[in-house]
Amino acid sequence: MTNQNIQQKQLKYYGLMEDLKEQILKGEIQVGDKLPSENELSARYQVSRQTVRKALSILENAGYIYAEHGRGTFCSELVHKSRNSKNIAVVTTYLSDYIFPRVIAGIDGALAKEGYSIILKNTNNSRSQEAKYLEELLQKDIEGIIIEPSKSQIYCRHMNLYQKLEDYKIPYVFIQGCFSKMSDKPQVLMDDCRGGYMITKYLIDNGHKNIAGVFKADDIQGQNRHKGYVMALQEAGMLYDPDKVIWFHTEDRKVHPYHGIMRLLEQKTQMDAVVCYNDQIAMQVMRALKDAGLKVPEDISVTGYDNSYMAISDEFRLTTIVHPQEKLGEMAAELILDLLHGGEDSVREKKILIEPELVEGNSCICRTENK
Amino acid sequence: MTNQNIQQKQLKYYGLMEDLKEQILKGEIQVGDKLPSENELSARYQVSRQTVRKALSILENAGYIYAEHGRGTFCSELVHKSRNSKNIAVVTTYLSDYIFPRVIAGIDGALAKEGYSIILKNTNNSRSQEAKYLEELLQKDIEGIIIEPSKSQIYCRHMNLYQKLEDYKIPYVFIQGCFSKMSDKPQVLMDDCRGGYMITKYLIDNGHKNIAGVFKADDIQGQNRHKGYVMALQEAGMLYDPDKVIWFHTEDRKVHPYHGIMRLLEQKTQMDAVVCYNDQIAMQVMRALKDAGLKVPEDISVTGYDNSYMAISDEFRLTTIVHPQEKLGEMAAELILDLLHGGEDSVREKKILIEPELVEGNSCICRTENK
DNA sequence: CCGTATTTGTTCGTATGTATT
DNA sequence: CAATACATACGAACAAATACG
Repeated sequence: MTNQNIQQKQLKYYGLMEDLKEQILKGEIQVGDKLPSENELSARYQVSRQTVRKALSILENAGYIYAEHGRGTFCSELVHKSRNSKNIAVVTTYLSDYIFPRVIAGIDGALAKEGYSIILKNTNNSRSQEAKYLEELLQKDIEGIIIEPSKSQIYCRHMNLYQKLEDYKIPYVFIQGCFSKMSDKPQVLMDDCRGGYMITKYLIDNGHKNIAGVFKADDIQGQNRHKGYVMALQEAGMLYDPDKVIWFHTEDRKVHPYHGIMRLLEQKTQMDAVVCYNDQIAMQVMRALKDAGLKVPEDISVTGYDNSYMAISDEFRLTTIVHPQEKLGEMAAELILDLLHGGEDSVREKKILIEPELVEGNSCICRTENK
Repeated sequence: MTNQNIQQKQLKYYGLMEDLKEQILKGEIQVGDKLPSENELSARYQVSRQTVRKALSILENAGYIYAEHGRGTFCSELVHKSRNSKNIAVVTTYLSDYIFPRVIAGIDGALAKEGYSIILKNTNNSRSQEAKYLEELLQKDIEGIIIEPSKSQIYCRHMNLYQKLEDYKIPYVFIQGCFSKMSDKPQVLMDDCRGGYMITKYLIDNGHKNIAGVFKADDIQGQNRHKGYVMALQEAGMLYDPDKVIWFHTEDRKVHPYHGIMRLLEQKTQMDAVVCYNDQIAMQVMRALKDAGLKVPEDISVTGYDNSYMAISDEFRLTTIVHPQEKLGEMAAELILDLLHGGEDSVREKKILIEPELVEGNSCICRTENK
């Protein structure tokens, strides 16, 4: 089977068929257009007329074209209608139990109503995997893609694949983050900059003077939350101290934040609060603080982000930002359905920013004028 | 057009095609039979081999026959779908963040290695949804199904759909549970009976005398865990008291266990331990006990099941049974791949029972001879 | 309306490659 | 290894429908 697939691409009729299909999908051959005659194709591609006919017959069976005796072969109008797989691909970075399930649940809820199914792909936050899966999906029968970009901070080296999606008229929607060069594309995400601003301002308003930060370096969300953190500090006239910020990468996410905090403590850095990238990181930071003999929130305040299950336990509640997970998934699904049904121009809001909301727990304390 | 139809019957390839089709429909060529070779047909009907191939290709496209390289052309069993979609459907009951994500992650990990994709379907534990999705999936391009049955305890009314899957030679694997009449089908599940037995025996061994139980009524897992609970009691020579068992249904899962415990307490039922269907229920039970002024584990011991994130928090750790979520998904994926590649008979173990493992927390106390 | 060129539809012949038995 | 059977490819011829001057 695999042999066949590899060889098929070398076959003359198969190559010709693919070539013609691409021209049709790219719109170089428009609906209703007359294709070159069999003899002309045979001359142009240097193959026999039989081979041309073989290629055309595949496309005819697939519904791309139809032949009229004595007139010619034409591009079928049914090209768009033949896309009724009712499948939407969802490409995520992690299948962890952190926030992903509810986003998927939201997407599934909205899609199931319209009879659509989810094809799930998980990149493990690897860019090469993302590229591989996009190529794979281009071969599959899908109507649209909802994608959470992998390492969204790094420049996208496979822009050509997204271009191909547009050529093939397959709509796509970014969730959670977006590559910097594609900020005009359809997307649904939190206003992370504002979220970072809000939670930092909350700490400032509660009298904190030395606010450290722990941010993820390799996605756009980390960048934006950090941006908000800086904005809040500057607005309050506080100095932004890069030494108080710990940047970690996904690959060593289990090691870095813990050791980062430890290092700050060893250096006797002044700290009365730590703004964390998310709840997961906040838990790691708190473990480090605890191991160092510090109490939260008495000695130091800690904030999270996402309002995950980690933020809520019996006694302890993390001050965090609500991540409207299901809602986000639902909105992304509805956006892609709009793009599918109405076409690109019919959609008013192609970029949806969700306003963050702060949830006050007991992981922070109010330091009014003392310390 | 009408002219064409009349003339088509005079065409050699069309006549041959009709002739062969009639033989298949009349049963002169049985399912699975080998057709005469192209050369033989070409000789018998006095037409060129090209003409034979044209006739055969029509029948092949229509699904009546299929050709195998080097072997011959055969009469198709049923509408033979293109078997290279590389899609496996995964039908789950809930997309909750409880244990589902890790199972999916396990499935995805194993499938992605072989280049397969997941098509996700979520029944919300509704049998009618399950039936609807199975019909939908029969229309889709899938190679196999991994299914967590909805309300596995209730008799399955859409057995015909599973029969259809077998007719179409689409393999399926049950996970988590299985309908009672289909216990010989491929499946991967925990030995829930043994799990229920182990955790109950643990309580007995630690001196508990009055062990209540909370079980889910509408899935086979609840039945099995309850069976193990009863086995452990009987083995220890303890009376099984149905009044100490609370059965709840999925629909009112948020209400029942809490109120059930409250009712038992109001009736002043003697209780020194509660065996719970899973961690989620254990948390609800513990909330009820707490609201009633009882302390865990000092006044009463509580056990869970699944070893979910709920079982582990800073101070409190639930005594529970490990649910090897990723491993289960991985095994299910590998089983379906085996069924796909090797055929049904090649697989040794079609039924995989995972041995449970007990994790001791601090939600139980040892009552040696007092009380 | 006719004739011619173009284009697809059908059929035959031939050759080589590749998988299976 | 040889025989068998399907897969691909090329060349040629004629038929039938259509377009156009």
